[in-house]
Amino acid sequence: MREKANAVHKRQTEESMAAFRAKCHKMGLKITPQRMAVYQALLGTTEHPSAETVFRRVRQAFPTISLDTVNRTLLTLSEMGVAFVVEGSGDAKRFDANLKNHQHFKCLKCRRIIDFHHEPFDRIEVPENLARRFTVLRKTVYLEGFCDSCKR
Amino acid sequence: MREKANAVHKRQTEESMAAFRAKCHKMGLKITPQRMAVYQALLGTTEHPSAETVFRRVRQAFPTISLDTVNRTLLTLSEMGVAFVVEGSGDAKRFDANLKNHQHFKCLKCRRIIDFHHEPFDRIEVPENLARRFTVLRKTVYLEGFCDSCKR
DNA sequence: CTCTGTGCAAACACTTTGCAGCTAA
DNA sequence: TTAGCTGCAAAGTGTTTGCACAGAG
Repeated sequence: MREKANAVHKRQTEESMAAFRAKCHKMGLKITPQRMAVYQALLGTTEHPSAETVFRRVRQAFPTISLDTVNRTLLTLSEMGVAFVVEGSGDAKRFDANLKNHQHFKCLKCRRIIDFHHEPFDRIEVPENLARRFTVLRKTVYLEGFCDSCKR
Repeated sequence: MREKANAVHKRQTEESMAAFRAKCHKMGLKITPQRMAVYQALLGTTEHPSAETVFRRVRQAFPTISLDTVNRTLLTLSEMGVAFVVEGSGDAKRFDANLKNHQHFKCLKCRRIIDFHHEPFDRIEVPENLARRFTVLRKTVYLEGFCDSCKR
């Protein structure tokens, strides 16, 4: 049973890695062992690791890799659209006191934040079990991808 | 017409400021001119200014204010729940390659990111006019507020 | 062989912290 | 009067950049 689950997971990983290799080719990026190792490490976790955390993990299998390479590779992955920055942005904090509803689209390439407003998104409902546990002050829909000038 | 719009805006601002003052009292925070100026500056813009931008703006009316105070005040505002950090977090970037759907709740006080999964949120639809202009690779619902241990 | 990718080190940007003096309550 | 706030300076954290060498195509 446990063996079977592992086998499934292993097969899925191999498929993802193959797809990743293909995508690298298509985008003219080289298949380096570092790049593969970083991507595989990121696939193998369900947390949201920081570059530092990924670095520590990758280094176990690949002791000579540097933190810079991990940083750069993670950035590349997010520009490829195979990984996402789910928290933090490296850029300065941006504040907003206007509770008027609007949503954000972020371009993964040029990093611009584009505001938009889609009325139905204002009406999303916080699930009851969360509303019970937490005080929700802000709820928004967040989109990412490539903007018109970057998608080419 | 223009005058009227200004008058409306002015009244709204005054109401917001009064509400803000009341909230400060309730939370035991002092009503300092700097705090008022920062909040007012943030109310008066629909962009998502950085601390630096707010600083430049406030300084026009309040030349002796320091950037640190602006930074600290903006942090206070977000802990009060009257302003939000809409981009950037100050903390390190966190990455995710798992496109499996899940959503994030962020506590404004302890800054923890709490994962949750609410099936209907997986099915939100990108509005057509956006889908035409942009390539959307990730769409998610993002909630903020106070977690159970911080809301008290 | 060529050109991208890597590793190292230095530079940078932004944020946080410590502390003395100030000020709202 | 006094607890909290502000301003200044320094330290810290995470990210980016420049460059020479290595390695994939």
